[in-house]
Amino acid sequence: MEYNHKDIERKWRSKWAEDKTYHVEEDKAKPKYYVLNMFPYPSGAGLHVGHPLGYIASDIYARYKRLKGFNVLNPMGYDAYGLPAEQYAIQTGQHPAKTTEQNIARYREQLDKIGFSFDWDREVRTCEPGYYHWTQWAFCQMFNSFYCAKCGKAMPISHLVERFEKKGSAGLHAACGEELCFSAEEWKAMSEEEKDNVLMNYRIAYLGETMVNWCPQLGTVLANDEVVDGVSVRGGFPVVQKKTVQWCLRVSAYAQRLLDGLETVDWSDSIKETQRNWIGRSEGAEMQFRIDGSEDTFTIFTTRADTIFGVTFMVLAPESELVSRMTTDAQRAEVEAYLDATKKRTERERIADRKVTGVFTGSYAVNPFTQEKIPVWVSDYVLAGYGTGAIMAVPAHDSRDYAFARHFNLPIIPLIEGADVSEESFDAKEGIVMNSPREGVDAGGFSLNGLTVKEAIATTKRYVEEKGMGRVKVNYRLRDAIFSRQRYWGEPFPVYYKNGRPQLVPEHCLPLELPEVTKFLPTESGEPPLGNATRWAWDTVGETVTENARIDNETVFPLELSTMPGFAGSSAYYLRYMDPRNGQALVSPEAAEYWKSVDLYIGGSEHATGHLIYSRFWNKFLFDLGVSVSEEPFQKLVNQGMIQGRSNFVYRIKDTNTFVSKGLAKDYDVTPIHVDVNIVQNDVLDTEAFKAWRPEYATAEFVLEDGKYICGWAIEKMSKSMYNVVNPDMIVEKYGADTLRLYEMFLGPISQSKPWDSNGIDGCYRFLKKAWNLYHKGDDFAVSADAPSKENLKTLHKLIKKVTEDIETFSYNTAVPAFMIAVGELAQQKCAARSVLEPLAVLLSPFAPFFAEELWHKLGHEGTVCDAEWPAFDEAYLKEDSVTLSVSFNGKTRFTLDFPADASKEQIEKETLASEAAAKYLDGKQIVKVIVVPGRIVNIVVK
RNA sequence: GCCCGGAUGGUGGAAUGGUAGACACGAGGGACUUAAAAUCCCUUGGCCAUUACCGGCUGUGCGGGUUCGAGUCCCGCUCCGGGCACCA
Repeated sequence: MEYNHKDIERKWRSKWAEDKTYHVEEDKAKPKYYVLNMFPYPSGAGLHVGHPLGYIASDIYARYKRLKGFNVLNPMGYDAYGLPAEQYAIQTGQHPAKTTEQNIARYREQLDKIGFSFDWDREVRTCEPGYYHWTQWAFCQMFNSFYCAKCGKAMPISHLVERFEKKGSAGLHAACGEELCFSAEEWKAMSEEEKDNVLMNYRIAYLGETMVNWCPQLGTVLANDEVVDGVSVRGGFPVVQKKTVQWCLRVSAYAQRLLDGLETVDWSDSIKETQRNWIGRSEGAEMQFRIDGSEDTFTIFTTRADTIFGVTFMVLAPESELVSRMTTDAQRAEVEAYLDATKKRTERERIADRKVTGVFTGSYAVNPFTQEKIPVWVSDYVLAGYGTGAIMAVPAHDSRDYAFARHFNLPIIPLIEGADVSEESFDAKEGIVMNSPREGVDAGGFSLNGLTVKEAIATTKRYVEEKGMGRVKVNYRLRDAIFSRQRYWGEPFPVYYKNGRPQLVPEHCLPLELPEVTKFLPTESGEPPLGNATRWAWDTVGETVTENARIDNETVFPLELSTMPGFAGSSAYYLRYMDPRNGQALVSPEAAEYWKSVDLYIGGSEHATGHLIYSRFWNKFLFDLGVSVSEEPFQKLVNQGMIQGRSNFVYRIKDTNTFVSKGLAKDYDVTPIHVDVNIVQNDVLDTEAFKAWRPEYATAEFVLEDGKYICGWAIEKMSKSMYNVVNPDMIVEKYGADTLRLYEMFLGPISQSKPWDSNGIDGCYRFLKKAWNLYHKGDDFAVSADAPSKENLKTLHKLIKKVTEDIETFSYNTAVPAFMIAVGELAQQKCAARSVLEPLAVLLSPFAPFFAEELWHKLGHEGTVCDAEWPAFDEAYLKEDSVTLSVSFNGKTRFTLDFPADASKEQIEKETLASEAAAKYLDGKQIVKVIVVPGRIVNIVVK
């Protein structure tokens, strides 16, 4: 009986669906294991062969863990909100809800064909009210919380109010926008509005006026990770800086915990490093400088406090409030002209063109160590958003300060012995300090001369703190996340405005549903599309709903019209999978306690600074609330590489309709043209299909080589325009899902990017056929009850060992060849023993589930192959009977000796030295040492 | 500029410091066949030798080093990929 993948897969697909084979419930009797894939954006193009790569890898692990006795949660859902879905809807002129629905249906159909063991009863969609209820709920919790730096966690905002009533802001350590200082009396005297403004400064979800990345074409603000090189990641549109009021999440409060948490998770070094860079911790000091001729001071941040004696000027960011305070009347016109010019430059221009620009404010600062006067400048190379927006410039030891000093002819004082600063600055943190202070300069007895840079930094910091000149400070590059988008297709904020002040929609009114609108297109001016809503579905409290607003006691309270960004819905979905239909809570304490956190998370590394940061932040916040039971959401992370497309070309002779095969193309003047890879097999063009592909090729003629038309090829991004998109459906149709699964894993290491190359797929298909034939004799299923031979057992146990190890280490690309070898060996051994073939089917089941299921059924089992047990291997079958020692020197094998397999190194050495062979062949030489590697060749050193 | 990875046949890729190139593809040759498909067998890093059997040399980006032994470890480069970047 032939291996017929179509019948087998159809049969088991419907059986699994009917029986809900992969449905999972909490089961305290079994250990849990949580496998998760990054859920897909259901885009309009459907799945290509790159998408299932991670799903297959995780499915193999899920099935393996199930066979190992674990209760495995392996859910799937859709990240349906956000820019991509909306852009697609706009492009196709349809409502996003409709296109999303269609795309999901298509994804589901494709996913089902591949034989994943997802529990579809737990499916979530971020755009459904039952789901985004909890996205909105989490936002409300963040609004009602502040970050207490003393206890290192989020606390209810009501604690803060109580505290202000008792002590004011004195002694408060909390994450905030700006340090505020007020007494209990002052607090009590504040109006409601003033109090709201103060609290907003501390809330974890807050309304803040910030510089944002504004993208006019997309009609929305974007988070930092959504902008690269001054253009939007999605669409590549220009992004400008704009100061607006936006909802923000105080992610920066969690910077240190986000950094520390990386030590506890099993992620790749590269992705941890990426996150560390993104968080950008830098340890330094904040120092106060007095303004000359005034008692006024300002603060700078530096990581090189040791270079205080080399400060020859100060620089303020153009956006800094200090600028107007420091500008003298004489310099005012010049400074204002500079600020205007700077404002006009976009982020992109600033990156593209790094000209040294700046202007003197007219003021001088006083060096707190030497009392020297230092000119204060303004320049756009200092950023307002980092540190204090002001720096002390040390041109000798900072390349940017150096360029500035050279351009404006400011003094450069070297502080490190042997450093040559005539051509460039010496930025390295090494060497021996000098000129600190220089001769003749009085620093009140303080000196760093002779110390190493490292010692000098520490010494200066200590001194600065002792003398009250400043304090040790840690800065982070990580900024708060901007959380509003002026778009339609996203979660509505559960917020309305009362007298212009934001209020949360009462919890019992959640979810606040996304209303229908007549126009959902974004606007360049930034008016949110939700402004078009004629009706908000907010009848739950029985209150009247009118245009854009809610009437309460006959007052109109407008609702927040922005929506949440794409990352909102994807930040806690792994928690929702634990308890997806719960209407009372995001997740029940019981479910959260059982499933805890994701044990294995698989997805692309492109989410390193987006989703994977936000999600960790969101989880830490929920952990502080006691909702999530684990500080880190994803224990082990595997990043699958991208699958690139392998494009094929035909070569058309110029100005003709004749196409010449690759090998002959060099003899003609040809134009390479992309050809659909689906009509090319092993680089051989199906010429008839080519004629039918496009009307203009109907009359095409070919110059063949060896009767074939050979196409050229190149590795490119998989995209429609290059005709190199390979759809998994076609592979499943032709070879079956099992072959697709095996082949995708065989292609190469999971984390590596690699081109899709359908050339090798036949090999995997052949392997399945060979494996099938092991179980059949002619048309009959033929598995015998005979005892297996020793050889059979050795093959089996070698395989069990290899496959188990490979699955545990995600080396699926080497597990597949192990199967091929084992099946080849068993075929040669003519093995038909059930006690070998049955475990073989189980071992195969994670990789080729349909195939294994069919065999399992034929072997007479009632349940599914998932109920089987992962076979254990026995080292005893793998042992060699003996070790062969072969001694070679001068390029010749001189003699061999056999030893029992369990012989010790010492024993082998001793017996070798004493052997007759040694005496004979090593005539006149003396054996110095015998090197023994268990089960391996041995080396003998002679003298 | 700083921080991570990586480099092995025609191709994808294997190799706890121990016979480099497993396995697969492709290619070449052969068997079966009227023919094709399918299937099976042999060869396949390079160079040399060859009358057959047996061989020889060389070889994991480049240059050094450690070691009885290095694709693997150490030092110095080259090239490629990724992250961060006027972050003080």
